[in-house]
Amino acid sequence: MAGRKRRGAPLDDPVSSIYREMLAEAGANSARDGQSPLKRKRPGERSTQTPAAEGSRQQENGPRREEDAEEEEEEDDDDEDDGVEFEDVSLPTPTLQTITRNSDDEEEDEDGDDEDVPFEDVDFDFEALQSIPAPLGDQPKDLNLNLTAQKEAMTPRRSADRRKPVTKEEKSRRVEVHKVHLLCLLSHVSLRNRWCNSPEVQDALRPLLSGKMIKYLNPGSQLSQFGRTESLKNGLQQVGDMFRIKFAITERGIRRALWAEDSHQLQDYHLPDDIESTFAKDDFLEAAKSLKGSRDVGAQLFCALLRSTGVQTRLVCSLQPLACVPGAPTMPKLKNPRTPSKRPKADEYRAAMAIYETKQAESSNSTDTPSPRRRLGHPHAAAYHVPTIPSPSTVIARAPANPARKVIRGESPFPVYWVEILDIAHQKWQPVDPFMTRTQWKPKALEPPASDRDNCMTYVVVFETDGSAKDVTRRYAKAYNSKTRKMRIEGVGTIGSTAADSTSRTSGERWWRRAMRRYAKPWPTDLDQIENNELAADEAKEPMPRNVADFKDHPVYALERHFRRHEVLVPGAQPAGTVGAGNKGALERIYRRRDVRVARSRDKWYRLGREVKFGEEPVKFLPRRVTRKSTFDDDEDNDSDDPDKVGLFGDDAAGTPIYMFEQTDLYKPAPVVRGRVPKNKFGNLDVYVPSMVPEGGVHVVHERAAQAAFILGVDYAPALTGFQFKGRRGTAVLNGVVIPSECEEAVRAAITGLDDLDAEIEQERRTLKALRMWSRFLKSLRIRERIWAGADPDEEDRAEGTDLDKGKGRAADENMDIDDAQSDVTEEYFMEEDEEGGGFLID
DNA sequence: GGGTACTTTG
DNA sequence: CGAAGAAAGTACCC
Repeated sequence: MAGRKRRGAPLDDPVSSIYREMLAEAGANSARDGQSPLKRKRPGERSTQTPAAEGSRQQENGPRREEDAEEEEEEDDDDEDDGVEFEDVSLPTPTLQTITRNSDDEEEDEDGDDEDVPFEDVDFDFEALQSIPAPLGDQPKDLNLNLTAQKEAMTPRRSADRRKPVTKEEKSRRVEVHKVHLLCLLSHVSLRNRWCNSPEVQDALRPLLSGKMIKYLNPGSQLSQFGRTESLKNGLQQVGDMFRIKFAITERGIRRALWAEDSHQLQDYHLPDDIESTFAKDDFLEAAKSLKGSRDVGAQLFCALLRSTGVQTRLVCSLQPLACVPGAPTMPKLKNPRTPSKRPKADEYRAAMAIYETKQAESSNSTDTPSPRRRLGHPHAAAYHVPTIPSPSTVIARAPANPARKVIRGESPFPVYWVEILDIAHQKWQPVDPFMTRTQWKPKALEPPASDRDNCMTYVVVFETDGSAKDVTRRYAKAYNSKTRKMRIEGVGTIGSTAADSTSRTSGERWWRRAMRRYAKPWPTDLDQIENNELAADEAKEPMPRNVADFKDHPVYALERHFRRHEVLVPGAQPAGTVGAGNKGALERIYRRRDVRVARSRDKWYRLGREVKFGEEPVKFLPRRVTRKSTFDDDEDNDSDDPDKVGLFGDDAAGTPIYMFEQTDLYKPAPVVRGRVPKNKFGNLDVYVPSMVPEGGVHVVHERAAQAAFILGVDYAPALTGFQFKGRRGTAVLNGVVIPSECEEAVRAAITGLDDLDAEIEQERRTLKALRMWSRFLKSLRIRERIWAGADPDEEDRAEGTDLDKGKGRAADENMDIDDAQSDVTEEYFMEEDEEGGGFLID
């Protein structure tokens, strides 16, 4: 994008501009709405991956890369430079860690070659995308600063306004940053995943493997199904143990990003000195040779190692973005940054670590590893969790298996990166975490407890050898629907009041789908199908929450206490169970969300083109909105509760009656009879939805429709299609007219006639203009000929420009729009005019 | 101490 | 026209 110039709207907002860039890179054009994989790529278009290419491991980047080099010149030497990373971060946070932009190959196939709709959830100037100046990689420092600044700006102003910590704008900006961060992280992991395919890296690692290991990892087909899996597990165990000992964790890996609560936390903020130093592919290769680095790099190298043996291996990352919802933990407050009060904590930590290590040892010895119940409000929820010491950057040595190994203080005991291995015999992907939990085949053992500030499992994404990625969070999260979902982008951005409609997707859900679609394979393989079914089954198997809070916004279940104002239970709904609030509280009935419906007032239904049936009883009465109690004294007002007051009145006074969909019929407007279109008291006709066009009438949406109908003497009614609210006044929006259907043809003809007339007038105007130009031109030619008659031709040439300037000046006098930088060549002069309205010099 | 539920407050 | 909570503090339980 070096050649691209910055133009268009000023991109003053750092996040939005970064966002745009990320979108440009990571998804704007993947917004193809066809679900069918067939539609996703047109023939001839580069595809991310074809199923056939799956077998070929390391070649798949080759040809495409060259193609890219042609298209995106500045990105040709990508592997080193494109992966510019921003190791901003980490401790105390706003830990925006390790942001990478990988601007190479498959991520970059867009740039205006398709006419897709932009991301529907973001309203940004799509054209501005084309003018985005530089890739993020150009100025990593700036990006870093921008994001930091943005984060700072987004911190809740706590001290200033205690009671409104998060405004609506701030909330939505948080969501936006969350999205940006997700895209950055995806990009980062995608790059790391690609590095795992590097032949150099794999060659550097391969010597670590013994022949026995390789044999175990690739069991012969003569073994039984069970035997093959056992052999694979055995091999993985050996390789994992070996690699854990060989690889020294000397640096800090990715940590959960946290919001700062006030700007001071960011002012004194500095990166830990042991932050991961793997920035480019060279560093990665170096790490492979020296076997040193962060635990993340360790897991990545483990992935590369396994891939080098031919085992199908996915790189798995639990993305750690800045939270999009309030209530997430924030940066720890440092009371006195100067006082070294952290020293005593070291022993504490050591002790905790010792306990943790013992437990780990125990659990890895026994076949049954850590209980997966930690997360679900289990009494001993945090049993394994090492108390986090909110303090930066000191590395404490511990008796290490590997002499070079250090313990990174404050790192979560649960991994951020791990791998998934394909158990070919069972056609199943299985997780292997050699470093932290040291488990394999135990997806539920990898989720950190909710109290872990450093590691939060919200998005688990797997990257395959072919570069495709997939969201497999549901495999790992123990309470996806009740807990994890709420922290994800899907949990926010419910569309208005349709929450009761379980089939509708939230806007966040759509956004995430689109973001991930970019990394999807064009065709799901059979294996993917199997996996998808399993993930869906995992979700369905999720047990019902046992506490009240988890039922809030639950996609499957609902509690009456969490109903929205206009939500109502379908008659005859059977409770699916009961919960007690706490351990002693009245039992509440649990309903299924699909039994919850939205109810609307008569007027609302009318707006949707429906009419409440005769004799239907309202299913509920909406309490009237409490009028603004202005400056009454608090005591008086608050003591007498408003809901009570309302309840005392009769039903009619209680509020507006609302009805369910089933209580309504399609609204049938009065028909058009004898060419008379019915109208409301404003002379319009309500056409909120197409079905509200009366029988015998037709809705013609055109600006001139009314004019045409008027000219023809046809009875018509302007169509009222909605209201536009600005401030507190709603103004009617009229869109086209409704006319008797027998007149449609005539009216449409009249409309085209009017349009033609206009075009004709315009044409005439241009013709006139052109003729005037011609006459002026000829006149000036004549004058020139007379003046220069018999003069030296060279001199004539030199003076030509002057003469024409004269003519141009005259033209300008008559409002002829002529460019200042006019060429002195006659033809060009007129060519320019032609564009503006001459129209006489074509061909 | 951590998790949960409820209340208060703008 | 039309809508909606969320942060703290407190009490309670394992």
